[in-house]
Amino acid sequence: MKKKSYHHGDLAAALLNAAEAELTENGIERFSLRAVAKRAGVSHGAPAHHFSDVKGLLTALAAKGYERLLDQQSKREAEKDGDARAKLVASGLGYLEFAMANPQLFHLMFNSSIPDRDDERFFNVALSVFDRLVDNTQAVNGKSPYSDEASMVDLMASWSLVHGLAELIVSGRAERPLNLSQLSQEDREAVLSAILGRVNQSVE
Amino acid sequence: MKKKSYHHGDLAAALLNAAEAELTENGIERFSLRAVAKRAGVSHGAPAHHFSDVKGLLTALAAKGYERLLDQQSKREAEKDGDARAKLVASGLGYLEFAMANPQLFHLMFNSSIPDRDDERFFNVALSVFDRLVDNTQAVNGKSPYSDEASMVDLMASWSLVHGLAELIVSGRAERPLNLSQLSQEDREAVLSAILGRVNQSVE
DNA sequence: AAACAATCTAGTCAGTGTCAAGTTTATATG
DNA sequence: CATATAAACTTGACACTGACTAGATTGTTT
Repeated sequence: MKKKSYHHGDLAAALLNAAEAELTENGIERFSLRAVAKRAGVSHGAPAHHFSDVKGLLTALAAKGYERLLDQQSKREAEKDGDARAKLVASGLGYLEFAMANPQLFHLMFNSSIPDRDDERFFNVALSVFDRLVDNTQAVNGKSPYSDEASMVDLMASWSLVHGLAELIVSGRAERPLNLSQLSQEDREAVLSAILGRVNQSVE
Repeated sequence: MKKKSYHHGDLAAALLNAAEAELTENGIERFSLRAVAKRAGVSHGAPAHHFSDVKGLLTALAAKGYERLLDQQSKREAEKDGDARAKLVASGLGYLEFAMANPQLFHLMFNSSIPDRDDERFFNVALSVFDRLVDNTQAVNGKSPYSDEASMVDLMASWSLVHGLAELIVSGRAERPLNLSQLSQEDREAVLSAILGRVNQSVE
């Protein structure tokens, strides 16, 4: 890390860190590129040399978020390898865990029309999250969602439920019905797993 | 409707209409209070006399959106009275229908932290949507979500699935897997109903 | 050592929401 | 009916925003 030279050394990364800090502190609504530059100790025009505009910066940040989301899901899945359905639920728990730990980032990634979906890196990493769901769905019901319509319906139901629940939690709307903030982590996970388990139940 | 007097007559309503038009045309990201005032044919300072600030205006608009959402759901439910579960699915279809018909408004209502949730009118009308779900859930499984934990789990699963699916559709992420835009309305509703039906299935 | 490209600063511009002061109109009061 | 008061609206100012430009500084290549 350089001391105080004219050139920063790794300003792009520093800006991303500053951007995430600003995002978590102020939320997307009051996000300011100039504040990010100031936090990184650099003039307000500097970011333009690393990110085309504020949309570019936030797209890169969102892509980083997707990577961490993937990690979180992988970690959860790894604990439960064996039963395919348990793995699917674990993957969903990882999704929820990420959302609860990074509400503002989650909001940026999904709830805003800010990130540029055509950005290559963003597109690919978002696709990876989807592919993981494709694999897990196929492992559960034995048919590829791409070739089997009913399997795709299952996939969309899983996806919708997990994502919707994350939205309701992050936005605070799930708090009154579920009281999540007052539960122990164990109880909280039990409740969330129960909800996730209500979709695509196998009828035996 | 007055012609061109200094006083507008019903500027509050005119501003809400202008705001919705601006919202649908430009999206929440490029929403501008001054543009709304200009569209309503009034100076940029005028809105302050009817809405405390831009947040106040958008909160009122979001509340109006909730009312229309309720209407849409009522209409759908009315077609299927009888079977409780069919009614629940119909209610969900109304939810999706509203989202698809008013994507930007839907986004304002749910995906932004703009509306003031403590605003009385907003709070009440949002509660009405929730209460409807409470009633429908109770009708399906016979137990009140407020007193029965498993019933609340069912409710949250229904809510999450419907809302999540709406999010995925509105944001465009459901398009690639489902091809909704290329289907006839009949086929589209069949697919959506199938997905909605994958939650809280009765195991007989 | 010199040329060149990349990086960063500093100034400017149009646009934003909000506030304060002043103007016009409607309404209530005598 | 006249007049005081309140409400509705305009106008101008302010601090802030993101983007653009020109110029200063530094790293790299030849």
